[in-house]
Amino acid sequence: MPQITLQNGDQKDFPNPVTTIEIAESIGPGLAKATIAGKVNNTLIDASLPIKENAKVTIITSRDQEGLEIIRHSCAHLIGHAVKQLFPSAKMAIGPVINDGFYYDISFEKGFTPEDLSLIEARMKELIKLNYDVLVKIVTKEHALKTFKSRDEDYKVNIIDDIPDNEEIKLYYHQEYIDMCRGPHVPNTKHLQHFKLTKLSGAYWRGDSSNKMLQRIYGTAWPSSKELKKHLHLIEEAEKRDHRKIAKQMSLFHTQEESPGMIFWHPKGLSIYQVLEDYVRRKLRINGYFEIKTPQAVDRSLWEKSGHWDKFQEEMFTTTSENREYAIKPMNCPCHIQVFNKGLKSYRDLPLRLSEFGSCHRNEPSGALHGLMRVRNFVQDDAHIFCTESQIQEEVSNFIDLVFEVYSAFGFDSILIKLSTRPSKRVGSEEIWDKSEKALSDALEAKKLDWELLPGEGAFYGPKIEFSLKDCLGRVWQCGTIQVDFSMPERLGAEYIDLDNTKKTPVMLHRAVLGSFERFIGILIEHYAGRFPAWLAPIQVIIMSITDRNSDYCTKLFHYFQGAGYRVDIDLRNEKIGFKIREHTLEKIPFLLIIGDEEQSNEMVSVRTLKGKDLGRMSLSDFKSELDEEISNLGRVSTG
RNA sequence: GCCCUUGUAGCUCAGCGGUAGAGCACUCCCUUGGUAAGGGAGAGGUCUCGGGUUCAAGUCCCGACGAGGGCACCA
Repeated sequence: MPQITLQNGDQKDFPNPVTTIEIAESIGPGLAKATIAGKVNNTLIDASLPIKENAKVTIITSRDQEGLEIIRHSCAHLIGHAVKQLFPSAKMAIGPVINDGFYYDISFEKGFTPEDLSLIEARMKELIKLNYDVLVKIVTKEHALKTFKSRDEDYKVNIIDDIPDNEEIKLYYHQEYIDMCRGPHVPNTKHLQHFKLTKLSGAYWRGDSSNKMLQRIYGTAWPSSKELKKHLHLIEEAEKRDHRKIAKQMSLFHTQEESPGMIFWHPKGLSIYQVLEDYVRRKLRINGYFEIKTPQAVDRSLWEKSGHWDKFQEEMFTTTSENREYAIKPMNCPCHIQVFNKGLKSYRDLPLRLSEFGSCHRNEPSGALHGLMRVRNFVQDDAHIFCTESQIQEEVSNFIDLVFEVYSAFGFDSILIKLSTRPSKRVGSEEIWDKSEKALSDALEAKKLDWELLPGEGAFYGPKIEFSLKDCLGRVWQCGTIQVDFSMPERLGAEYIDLDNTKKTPVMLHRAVLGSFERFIGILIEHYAGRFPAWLAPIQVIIMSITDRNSDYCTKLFHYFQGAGYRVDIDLRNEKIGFKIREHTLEKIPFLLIIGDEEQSNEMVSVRTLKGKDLGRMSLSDFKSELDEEISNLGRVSTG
């Protein structure tokens, strides 16, 4: 005789065990129809399972995040139902929920084609139309084993083998198809209408590259067709912003076969690069860093000493000369320690901050390469801070300020912070780990920042903080990092003389704000969709003539702006002004100057912004102030 | 690295066994036009590379390389 307390506090008594669906029916038929599952004392259960005891029950519909996840999970099962009908010999592995959707990993002797994907999707839609009830049955391990063995579902059997003997297992009956799952699942396929299969890919069984590769079918599902459309639209928008596509349109850079994963920067792309570099360089100088430059190719022995040879030999490019083997540097830190090691250091020299815009090469696996986001040659805005343990917190604190300041220059205001602590395999004493983890968390706490703790995710040599930013589409990119390192300074013999006249090993903080210029520029291209704010734009101003009569005045203006240090271009072609405006708008130039007889005779310019706003006719000096103000705003305000 | 897809003019793409196509861009000519495409003509390709099948191969098959989507990896 359960007494059910609803979310709004109402209590209802039922004579017998009652299901979530029945509870919903007692409230109203509309709710019953919408019911996807129940949440009983904070545990999700299938809507058709009986609740025997007094409980707090929340009715889950597609409007709840949990409900949506159940829909997605059930959509994965539906892939199974459809696939087994179409390809009976396919073996189903796992079908979980992911961000925005779901997938199912399947083993099948033949590769699925995109046509198969449409076929499967069509079959899923037919099955949904049947509005069949999904039945759940709680069984023993033996029963489940027997079920899946008789169906030749090797992967399911494999999964069951890992489940403890006494644990109950839920089987979900989708008509003739049976799947196994913790659940809950939708009570009826009518809830699954708004989905789409999106892509096909390979995926290793149990995520282990030494295992067999399965075929993965991805899909997305939503509570309504409106939301599905919105999601698909967002993906389209993201595709339009693809930095590789925009870079081609704007001629920012290219890559080619002869140098996979490495960038040929064009003038306009390099311009962005240089603005960034100059900006960061200035910030670092203000913050007490000394910039250095270290070699590209360094003898193998140094990498052996640093430990990198052992671990990353395969990923390093090497070259030989006169019987010596060199590695093209994959990182800067060992070289920075060499600079630190020159000359005897005193505790008075600490903290010593050495920065380098260091070009690094890593032979990333070919399948990992992706535009500017994952490359084999990149430049980090790298620096290493040599300091004492007691200086860690302040250095970290200052670094956090720097990260926030730099990110805000690009309009990134939403920054996610993660603190990763000691992993099981590590170097350094517990005491040192205690201290440095505390230094990092204290620095975060002192700034009253929200951060996420990732226990055990730190590097073997020390804990780290990672900074991720959210772009205008809400996508998260990890960029900045600061890592404490107790290991490498010692390995490479870094020392300083302490107050008590003894030699000590400094702590080293590895840190980067942007991460790599390549990746950061890739993020910026997508964030701005190529419409860079004036301070970053490869061309800030385009001067366009109305007729040939205005050529000389335009050229005069061009030299004026160029001489004043602006990035300016000129278009004197025999074309109509509308044509020129269109072209340079597509080039995403922030300021377009229209120069005709009127402007020429009054020594003025007519200004149109990238967004199509006509600022009208103004004097040269007025426009220059306008431009200067826009540039000094950096990326904090978008171009008018 | 692994699975699937893919590689045709500067760009976007069509052609899918029978002597290589379109639009845009480019060059030249006409047009000198005030806020997102004026008109005409012309030039432009060992169809990624290497093998094979065929009387005949961008077109079918195999391999290499690159690219795209994932997986795995990411000091």
